[in-house]
Amino acid sequence: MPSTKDKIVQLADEHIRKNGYNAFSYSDIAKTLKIKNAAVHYHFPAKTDLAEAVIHWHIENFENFKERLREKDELLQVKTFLNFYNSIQLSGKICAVGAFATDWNSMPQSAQDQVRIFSELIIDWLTEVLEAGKEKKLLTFDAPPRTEALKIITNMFAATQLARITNSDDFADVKNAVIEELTI
Amino acid sequence: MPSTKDKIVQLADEHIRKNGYNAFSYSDIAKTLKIKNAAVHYHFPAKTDLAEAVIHWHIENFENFKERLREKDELLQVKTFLNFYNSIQLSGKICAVGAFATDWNSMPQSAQDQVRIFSELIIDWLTEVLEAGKEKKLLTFDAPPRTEALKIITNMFAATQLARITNSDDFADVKNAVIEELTI
DNA sequence: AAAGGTACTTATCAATAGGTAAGTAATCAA
DNA sequence: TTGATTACTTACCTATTGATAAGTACCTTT
Repeated sequence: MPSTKDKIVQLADEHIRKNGYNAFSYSDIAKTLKIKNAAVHYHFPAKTDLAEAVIHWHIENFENFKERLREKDELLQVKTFLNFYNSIQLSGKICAVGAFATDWNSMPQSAQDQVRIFSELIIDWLTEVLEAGKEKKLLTFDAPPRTEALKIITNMFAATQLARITNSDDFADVKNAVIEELTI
Repeated sequence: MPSTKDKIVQLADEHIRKNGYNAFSYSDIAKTLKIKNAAVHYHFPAKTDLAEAVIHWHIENFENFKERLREKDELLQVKTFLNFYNSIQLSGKICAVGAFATDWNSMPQSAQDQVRIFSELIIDWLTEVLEAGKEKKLLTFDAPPRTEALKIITNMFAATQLARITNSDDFADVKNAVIEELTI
């Protein structure tokens, strides 16, 4: 069973990615876990500590994700990456990077630094996967690998946000178009 | 000189797109305009009224934007659209749709409806421009027009957010890659 | 058995949030 | 010239926010 501390991080993550960083409070979490407000402060003295922990959790998750995919071929790696965003969209959340980007200017630098590390981690990983996939003739694209990675990431990233507003077909359309373009 | 009411809308827009919907308060606006809190409530009784006015303002702006570009060729229309996001990025803001998408679940339905109208307006416009541009052989792309429009919009949309986190070159790279891909 | 840490609760706080009711000064229409 | 309308201010209110200090119950370790 996860510890209270872990539960707080998970709940905070859900709140942040469902309602935004500034729309959740300590009591939201306390009520759900049926503990007192101060108990949350015991584990995370300030809200920014909690924000940092959430991003740290994402960084660890992504490292695991990378590790699990290491031996697979590049097309499958990209597809799995896209499916990951698909599941985010289905659960009504958005990407953590997007959630923090909106509230960027109301976040302390320590948390900003963590988000920056997380973002670069994703971009660098996808850049390398695309590069390797192109060399092995598994993937096709014309832009430089990092630019292509940015294009795909921004597609996924914003599609989860847009799908909230329009309808979920839009997400699937974009996702399928990305795969098609890479495999022509 | 703009009326107080207009100034409030403009300031609210700036706050929303710089810090997020939930990160700004009536007193932020009141202080800047050197009026009292209650004066803002006089023009916009509830915060959601202000949010609606902000989106309404964007809808009007976009209608003007469309009108100004109507006679131009499709490539120029797309380029102008992309440059518009470029200026958003340079001013440290993000797209209004993105700002509201993050805080979507903490917004009242009346405001959600307005955002939905605004989003569809942009998507429909770009879809038509792309379609016409392809017919005239000014633009090339393989996906259905709406999907291609979604791809470009999500690129711009999230690139302004990502550029906050990484660096501004990323935005230009994505923008240029989008144009190149459409004009091969 | 004593001491110390861990994981909380109780109680409290100042600041800010969004919001309202009542008053006022200036303009405008009849 | 009166009455209404507009654009505010003054003065409040309640709820919530993030946060802290002090206490407590329960394990460990020595």
